[in-house]
Parts: sequence; C-alpha cells; structure tokens
Amino acid sequence: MNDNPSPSRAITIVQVAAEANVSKSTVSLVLKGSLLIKGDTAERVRAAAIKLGYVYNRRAGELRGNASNAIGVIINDLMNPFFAEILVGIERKLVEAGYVVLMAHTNESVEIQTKVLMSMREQNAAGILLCPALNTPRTLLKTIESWGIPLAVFVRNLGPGDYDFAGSNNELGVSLATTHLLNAGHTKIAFLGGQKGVVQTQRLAGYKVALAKKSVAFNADWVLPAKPNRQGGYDTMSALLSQKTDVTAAVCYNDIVAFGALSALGERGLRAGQDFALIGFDNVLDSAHSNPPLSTVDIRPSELGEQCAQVLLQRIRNPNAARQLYLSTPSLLLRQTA
Amino acid sequence: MNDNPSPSRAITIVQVAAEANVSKSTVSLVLKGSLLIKGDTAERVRAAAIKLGYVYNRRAGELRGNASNAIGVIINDLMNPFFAEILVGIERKLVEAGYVVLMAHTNESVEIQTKVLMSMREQNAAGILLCPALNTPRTLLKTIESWGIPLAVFVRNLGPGDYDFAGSNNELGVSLATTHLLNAGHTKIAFLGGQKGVVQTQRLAGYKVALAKKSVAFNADWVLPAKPNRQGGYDTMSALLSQKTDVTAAVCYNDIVAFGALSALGERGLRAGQDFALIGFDNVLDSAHSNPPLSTVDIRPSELGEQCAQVLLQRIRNPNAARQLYLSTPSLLLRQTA
DNA sequence: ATAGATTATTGGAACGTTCCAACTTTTAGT
DNA sequence: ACTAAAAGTTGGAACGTTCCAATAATCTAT
Repeated sequence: MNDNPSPSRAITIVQVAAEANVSKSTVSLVLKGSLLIKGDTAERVRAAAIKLGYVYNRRAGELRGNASNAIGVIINDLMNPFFAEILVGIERKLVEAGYVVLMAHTNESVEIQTKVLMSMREQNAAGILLCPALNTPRTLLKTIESWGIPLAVFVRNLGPGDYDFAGSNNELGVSLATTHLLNAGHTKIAFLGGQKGVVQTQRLAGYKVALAKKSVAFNADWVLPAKPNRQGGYDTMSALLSQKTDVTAAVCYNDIVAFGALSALGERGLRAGQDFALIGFDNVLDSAHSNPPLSTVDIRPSELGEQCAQVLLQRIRNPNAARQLYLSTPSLLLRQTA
Repeated sequence: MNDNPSPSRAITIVQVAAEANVSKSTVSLVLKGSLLIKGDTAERVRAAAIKLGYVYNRRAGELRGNASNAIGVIINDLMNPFFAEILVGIERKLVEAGYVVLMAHTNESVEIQTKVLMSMREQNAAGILLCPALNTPRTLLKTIESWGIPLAVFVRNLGPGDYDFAGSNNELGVSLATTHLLNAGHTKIAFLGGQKGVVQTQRLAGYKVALAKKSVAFNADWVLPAKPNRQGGYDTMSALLSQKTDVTAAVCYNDIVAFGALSALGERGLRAGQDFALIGFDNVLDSAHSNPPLSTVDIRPSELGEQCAQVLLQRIRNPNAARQLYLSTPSLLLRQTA
C-alpha cells in the first residue's frame, strides 16, 4: 500500500537516513539487524523506512560484495511428476532457508543446459542444483566448479568425481521389486523401459542382481527399451502383449512407464495384479490412484527434493567439507498391481 | 574451461580494456553489440574478453540502470500436472526471450505468496506471472502494480480489474462436456469436485448453462465437492458409488479429479465409458494414458503456458497498452470414458 | 574532573557496469 | 590545404549498498 504516485526513483537508504536524521551507514546497520546501533535510534530508522516505503535493493547490496541469494535449479523433464515433486521439495527447503529459486528446464538438451548455466553464472547464483541432461559430459561439473559456484548434482549421478550428489539407491530399489516378483512365483519378468543413461544402468543392474540371487537366468530379450514416459510404457507393453509372450510380470523403469503399461493392459481387458504383475519406481503421488493402484518402489520424491536442497545448502555453508553423497533408501510399496 | 586457478577476483571490464588497449567504455560498447566501435577494435576487444574469460556482471549492469532479466512465476500446486505443463510452457517462452525464471511455489498459502512477492520485488523482477493462491485479496494486484512491476495473472481470474490475464474459457469448456453427456442420453450428471474459487464457479456455471439449454433441471445434490486432486476425486466418487445412486455420468472439475474417480470406479470393477461416463478438464499429458484413456476438455496446457508468458512479455514491452485478456478456447477431446 | 575505555555514529571508498558529454581522429567537400 | 562534418573513442559520474577506519558521545574508575 505504499504507492509512490509516480515512482520517479525508488526510495533509497539515504532518503531513509535523511528522514531519520542519521547517516546512511546507520540505516544500513539497522536494516541488517546489527545491534551496534542504540535501541531508540534503530527504532527511529525502522519507522522512517516503513514510512517512506523503503525496499532493499538487493543488486546494489550484492554488488558491494554480498553473496547472492538465488540458487539455480536445473530440471530436465517436468512432465514427469517425479521431477515436479522433487522440485517442490527443493523449492520449499530453499525458500525456507531464505533463498530464491532460479528454475530452468532443459528438456534433455545439453545446449539449453549450457545456455542456462551461463545465465545462472551471470546472475551470480549462490549455488546450482543440477540434474544433468542426458549425455552431459562429466567435465561440465569441473567447469562449474571452476566458476566458484557451489554445485550439487541430483538424481543422475555422473560417475566418480568430487562433487555432491543426492539421489536414490536405484540398484537396491529395483532388486527389491524384482525379488518380490520372484518370490511371488514369477520367473519370466521383463524390465520395462528407460533410455541409455546412468539411472537406467543402475536400475537394470538391480534387476540382474535379483535374478542372479535366485539363480534365474538373465534373458536379454526381456529387457524392453521404452521412452521413459507414459507413451513409451504404453507402446512397449502393447508390443509385448501383441506378440505371444510368456512373461507374466514386469518391473518398470519408473512410475510413468508403469502407467503407460497399465493403460496397455487395460486396453486388452487385462487386469494388472491378476493377469500381469507390474511394479513401478518412484512412488509419485499419482501412483496411489492409478487404476488399479500401482505397486512401486517408494523413494519419497518430495523428501528427496528437500535432501537435495539440504546437500547444496551444506556445501554453501561449508565450502571445504568432504564430499556428500545422499542416497534415499527405497522401500517396496505394495498396492494392487503386484 | 577458463578456470582461474584462484579466482581472487573476477575479471571485469577494465581488465579486458587493459588487455585490448582501449577504455572500459569501449569494452562496454562492444560487449553489448553497439556498432559505434570500428570493426577491428571490436574484434580485439572480443578476443581479449574471451582470452581472459570475462563474464558479464549482471548485477552491476542492472544497478547502473538496466532492466532486470528475471521474471517471477508464482504457482500454487505443482503436484497438479496441469500446472507443471503450464510452467514448462512459460519457462520455454521466457528463456527464449532472454529471461530467467524466478520460480516460487505457494501451496495455496497467501502468506507464502506475500513473502515470495516481496522477495521478487527485492530482486527487482522485470515482471511477475501470478496464479493467485486461494483467497488472495483482489487488492494484491493493485499493490503489485503500485510497485511498478509488470504483472500478468494466469488461470485464476480475480475478477474485474485492470490487469492482464491468460487462462481458459472454463464455462464454455464445461458446457461442451456437459452437453456431450446430455446428447449421449445421460440426464443424471454429477459435477465432481473443486473447492470454492473463481475457477470452480466458472466451471460450475458451464455445467448449469448446458443443463438449462436442454431444459434439464439442475439438482444441487449432484454437485459434489471434492478436493481438487486425485484423492479428492477418489473419495467423492467412492462416496457417490457406495450410496445407491442413479447418476450415470460426471463431469469433473479437472483431469486429476477424474483420475481419482477412475480409480474409484476401477476398484468396484466398473468400467468408465461403459458403466459410467466421465469427462475431465485440462487434457494433461497423463490423460491420454489413463486406464481407460480419459475423455476431457482440451485446453492445451503447455501452449497456454506460452501464451501466459506472451501476455506478460507484451506488457513489459508496452507498458501502456490496453488490458490483455487471453482465453484459450477449449475443445472436447473424446477418448474412452465418455 | 579527567584519562581511558567503551559504545554509537559516520564519511567515504569500493563493487562493475552504463552513458553522457567531451575529446580525438578520420573523411568529405571545397 | 583547410574547414566542417562524421566517425570513433574515452573519462568520469552515477547507480545503492557495505564496511572500514575514524570520529563523537557516553560511561567508568580514579
């Protein structure tokens, strides 16, 4: 409600100083909560600031040498509710800590990723939370580090290197799911979906490990590539079902692939959980209300998001701490599809 | 790849100037692409900048009087894929136009909304794209305007006022859906979900209009409140089905409510499209692969997102243009649930 | 009352850019 | 060759803050 009729120029610290009969230094001190200034003076300054409708000019402050309060967050695929949930967690934690989120969406494009990173550098971001686009060269991380911007990578681990990471234990998660299917008597289990990349490799490894533990032979024909989205799940599941097959269960790359598969099943009048067993991965909110409700590996996405933020915040606070590696421990959440 | 071993202080325009044997003014001019400077000088400057690994300090530039390139985007409910898709559209357009997105998530909290708005003001945002949290007072818009920050409201129209708006034609959309159901022979049609708010009011109005046009009496018992999410749709649909009812169809507040309803139907072995007709609203990506695929009102979410950005960009470019009102025209997309 | 310590306050330089007015160099016209 | 105009370049002030060093005011102990 402090409308300057024609805001020819914003109110600055010096006008507040004039109003309160002190120097701008005093105002600066008071406004940042220093206790160097006597109580009543401080009060007078605060009153003047409110009266004039002063608003802090962050760019000026930062120019003089203060740290920025903007943190860059780079996401690839917001259409996947998993990332939306993670983003919500990240945002909540970051805002809570007094930061502001510079969000960018790369759509798996390395070029766009480079572009937004440059932009964040120009903005002088206080930190960067990066989920690297597919085919991101590992050297990118070193480059960012060389910029002096604290960095944490999330969800997609780019392999050995000295950077912070937060994600989930993919291998364990999928092996949990696969083992459950095996214990339920399934022996012909497909691995549905995912494109080449670290995450797929890790999840596939979990699948193989579980088979090996039960001495079930690994059959390469049963790993069925699929775009990591609903359409991919649908297409691949449809293909699987239309060719006479004896596989009776599938562990899916992630929940949305499972949703696609569910839809393919439904289309043929097959009921997941009875006619075919299906387990997803992530436990996105939607999976509780798919039809039928999806059994999945729960990695608590929004909590994971908060942890991502946490890891970066620690790094910012303590630049030379040891490398952090946070892996959310997955648990199997059985609903109706397995 | 321009790592300064120990970046004691970042490279500035004056060091580039020294390297190129020109004044800092010249460097400034060249770097912003002015053609005042002779070709070879410009080339020399550019080379020096690259050699030293110069990076533009945006805060300094903005302090001197340049406009910010950050645009605040305020979203309430990213867990709803509709908003995720809209955000993707917004982000794409904004980045394309050279802006950077300051994203905030309010979770329908007016306090958080106020907080992030303040923060965006401090950041000196070049514009704000706001989807107001529930119960946002209309005066908020005037307040933001009084800050001198260009504003566009999206999705939730706060009623008459002189601000830009981008959203969808809710009344038309729902009346399309309702009419379709009516034409298909349904006479007992529920309106499923939504909490109090502009959008709900508009959609409900569409429902009533369609009924009236076919002279079907409006029955208040058939508008069934539900939280605007999957759980809400599930709960309300479950309740409806467990009490003996003769309604045979429902138009849903939005797609995710419809997903919840689908799940409730499935749980009882009912098949949407045969045993009960259901139409959603939004046409989020997921709706193509729900089980069964959802008939819905298509408002092309990510395209709408781009339009939101567009409206704000126009406002920024032309501060005194007439008020803009963009309403995406909905179309009925029939899949299998109706 | 006074030196010394303590507490409050302040002036001014600095951060890295932009942009104007002024200055220098080049070009064109006679 | 000389002037006027055009083209190219530059110094310096300004943007709004912070923070150091310095000053001013107040208190404490003698």
